[in-house]
Amino acid sequence: MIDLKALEQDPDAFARALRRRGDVANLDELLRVARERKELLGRLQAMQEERNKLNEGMKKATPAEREAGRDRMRKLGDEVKALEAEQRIIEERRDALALQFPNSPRPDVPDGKDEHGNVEVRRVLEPRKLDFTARDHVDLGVGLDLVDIERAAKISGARFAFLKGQGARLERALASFMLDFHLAAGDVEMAPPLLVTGQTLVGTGQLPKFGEDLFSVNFGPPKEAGAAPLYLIPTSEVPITNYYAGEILDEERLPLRFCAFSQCFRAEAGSAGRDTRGLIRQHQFEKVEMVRFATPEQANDELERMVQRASDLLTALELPHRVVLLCTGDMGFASEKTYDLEVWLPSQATYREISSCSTCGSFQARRAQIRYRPTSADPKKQEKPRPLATLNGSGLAVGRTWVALLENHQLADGSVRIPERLRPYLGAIDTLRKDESRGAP
RNA sequence: GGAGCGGUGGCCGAGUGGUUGAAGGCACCAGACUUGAAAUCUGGCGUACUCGCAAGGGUAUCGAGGGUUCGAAUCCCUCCCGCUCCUCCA
Repeated sequence: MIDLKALEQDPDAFARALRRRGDVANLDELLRVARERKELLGRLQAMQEERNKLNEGMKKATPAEREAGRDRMRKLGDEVKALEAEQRIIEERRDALALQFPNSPRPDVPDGKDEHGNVEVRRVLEPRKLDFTARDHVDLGVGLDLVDIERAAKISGARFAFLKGQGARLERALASFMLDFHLAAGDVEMAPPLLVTGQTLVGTGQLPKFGEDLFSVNFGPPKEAGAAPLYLIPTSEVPITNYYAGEILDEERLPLRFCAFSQCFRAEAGSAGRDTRGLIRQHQFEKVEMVRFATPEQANDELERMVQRASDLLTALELPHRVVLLCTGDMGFASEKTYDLEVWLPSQATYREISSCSTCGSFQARRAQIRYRPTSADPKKQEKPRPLATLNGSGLAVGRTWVALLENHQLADGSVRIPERLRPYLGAIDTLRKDESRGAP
């Protein structure tokens, strides 16, 4: 949620910042509604005050006086009730409008309308020069009997996959490796719920605007009315960030650093036809996520550290990658600054996103009402709560890491070398080879 | 699915329709006492909105919404959530 107070104080600055991301259509209307509400609230509160004062007198009034005051009170009560109804309506309208606006980009985010405006920050590790033609992960995976996409389509439709044998184990190994990496750095591991309420998704910004990207789930068979559906999480950022929804944390506790492994579910409504081959874009995938709660002053440092963490993971897996600073047009709705990490894919001879690390500033914190109480300089006075900063970053997308590992470490004969650091998680094998002892898939 | 109970401030917990933003306790903060600490005593201590340069004032808030009433934490209705027992289940 955008900061309504800041908007009212300096609407022009707000419009300028938002215009960098494109549309600012309803900003004026939001401002108008906000001011209308204030005016209404003034009248309402004056009326409530009068009512309360009159009522005070009723307590010790004689029966005759009470009888006399009754009419007046009844009328005043009705008027108050009417204004309260107006207030509810106008606040609903204000909130509905306010929830539509994306976060404002920070000044150090480059302008641009799509991914072409992104700025490469650095490259890490040189892609290997192959003396043979690179196979893609589907050819490699099918060749080694690690994956079966056709049969998954039979079971669940497009954009699903079975991982098989060492392929399944590799996925598990990667996730485990990543989590241990984060734990060694001091993160707290979480295993979150995968189904969440609509309110939770409003907190992180997926709703109300982006419901079509989500899967929703009913209690029991589909029905027309009844209990509100739950949603499958598109990332564990959603449940973890909302973990402290509605709470006030003491400043001394910040920053808080969590990591979480989870399945992620995305409807991919807007991406029909994109990345249809292979495991790059699935309805269901695994991801290890980093989530941070920080003071606004700590946020920038935390962001850089997450990027470094993700990069270190890729380096540990010997995967060439680059860090990219996203431009205003390519950032997510809730983000005010985002770095993507892109891993080298030999089959496509290009870098593809494998992690996205963002600071959302106080945008999500205002939606989910997560605040912190600054440590007071004067021990006699306590500071007022402020929204804290939330950050999240992939560390890493496990499915895409699986893809990148196969492709980058493939050998001429179609087998795949396992990087040193991962071997303890795979029974100490150094290579994925075709298992000739088993029959055809 | 069947039966019952309950949702009050950071926590515990009282609350007869009006004097309750809400007793009391714990926790926390400041001060006093003490060489220091503990104990004790005194005071402070929710959140949001709103008016005001400020000091300070006002309004709302006892799970949510609606109703009865001049007046609701207290009475009525609906919903949500939690707990216990039985049933079922990984």
